[in-house]
Amino acid sequence: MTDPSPVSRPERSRARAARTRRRPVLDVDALVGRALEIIDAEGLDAVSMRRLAADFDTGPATLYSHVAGKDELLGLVLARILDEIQIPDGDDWREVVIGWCHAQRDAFQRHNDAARLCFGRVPNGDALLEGCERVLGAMIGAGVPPQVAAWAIDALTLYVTADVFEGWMMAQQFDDGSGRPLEDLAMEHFRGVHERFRALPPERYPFITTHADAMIEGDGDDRFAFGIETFVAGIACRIPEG
Amino acid sequence: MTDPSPVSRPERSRARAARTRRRPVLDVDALVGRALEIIDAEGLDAVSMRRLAADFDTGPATLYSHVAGKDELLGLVLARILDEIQIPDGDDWREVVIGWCHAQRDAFQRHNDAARLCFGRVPNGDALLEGCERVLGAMIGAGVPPQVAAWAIDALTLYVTADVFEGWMMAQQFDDGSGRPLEDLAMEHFRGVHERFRALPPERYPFITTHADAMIEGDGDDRFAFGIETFVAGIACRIPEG
DNA sequence: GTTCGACGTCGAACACTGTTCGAGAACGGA
DNA sequence: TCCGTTCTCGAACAGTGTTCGACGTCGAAC
Repeated sequence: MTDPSPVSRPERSRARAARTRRRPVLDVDALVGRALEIIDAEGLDAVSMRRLAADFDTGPATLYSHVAGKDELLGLVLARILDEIQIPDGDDWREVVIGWCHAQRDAFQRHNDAARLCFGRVPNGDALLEGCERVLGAMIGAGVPPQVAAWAIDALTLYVTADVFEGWMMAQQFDDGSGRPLEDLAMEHFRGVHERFRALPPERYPFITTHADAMIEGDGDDRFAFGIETFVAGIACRIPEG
Repeated sequence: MTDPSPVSRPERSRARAARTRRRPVLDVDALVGRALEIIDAEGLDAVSMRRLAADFDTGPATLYSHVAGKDELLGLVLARILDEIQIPDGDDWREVVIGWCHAQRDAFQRHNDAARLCFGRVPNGDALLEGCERVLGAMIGAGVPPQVAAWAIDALTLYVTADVFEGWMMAQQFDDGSGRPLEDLAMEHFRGVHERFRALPPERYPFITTHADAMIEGDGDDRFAFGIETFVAGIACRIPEG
């Protein structure tokens, strides 16, 4: 669900104040930028009002003149990220839809666990609206019923968010502090899962034990692509004949 | 991804100790049960070690003799919830898969935002393993390639988790303290979104403005059912011919 | 009964979190 | 200059998870 509602704020009086003040007024955009840097370096939970204030050589109370609270600040961070999502192109509607999902995933994966910010927020911003319009148009132009297209956007966006967040959280679990590559850690972890699957009683779990290989096969990218493409194939089934 | 690894714990020495102690040893199961009650009443973030300890007339440090930390405790809470998931039945593989997704959603929806606990954790427990086996068998028996079936379980489980968590988070946003029914609050919210969609410049956003109705149509149950059924239709497309 | 080691309890403390309140400074317009 | 608005900021509030070390309880061995 995409909300085009703009964030309104008394910008004029602030801009005028900043021009003449002995020390520049704290800049929300700079705050948001710094918050995003911290997320990129250390993850979402490393962002605290105290830390941000310290980085701007002020106290946490100052921030509350500029944002209603941490939640609002993080909403602005999310808006920043959403603006990074590339508008999909392509001639085939499937290519457009799949491309958009990958673009969303790419944008979020650049920012550790910031995807978590999407939950419970109605995302907004021009880039997202434009992407939404592009994808909606491609589907409807290809004969997908509008209701299907609209709900598909919802479902796909939710899946992308969940995939990125889950991928990040799992990577946190794998980290044993050894500094080894993530891929190695993941393989080790899933090898363990595989062994436990194979060790289950086959008379009770015949399919799991037989197909343990398939259960752990593929990495996060494989699984994401599979999920999106399978869903898109499902959308295609809802295009009426003729 | 399902992990059959059991949680091991020195139960015998503790059971013996509890039988003869002047005051019963703190019981982890009771802790977990109380944590779940708090989640059911007030949501996941209302659970704190201090609050749990107070409820058992002890101090928070006591809890650390029994669990390694809050994270482990919440993992046990999640295992409790997972055990509520009904095993799907039905003759048609689609019915089985869809039924399982609904069973998972039902289980999680009974517990506010506990679905959040799934992120970054490999879920385990007998009920989940049995459900997984049932669904895997139904799909493979119907000709779905094992790799597709395995990855589908992953994707569907992730989608269920995300849907429940998102539904809860959005409900939190709607709550304006008025005590009105959630459905009314949601309708009001989405009416606002609809108005904003309709107010967008039609030359720039022709599809969104034209289909604003479809964009906000349907409630969370409709959208969930749509998402699952569309994905299952996509799985069906991957069954080889003949 | 006594001793000893294991287990459990618990107060105090540490290091942090988001936020509010009220005093005061800075500012700009009249 | 005065006054109202905006911004800053220290102190405080009310929490959070966790650790440390002292001490109590317990059961087995002697």
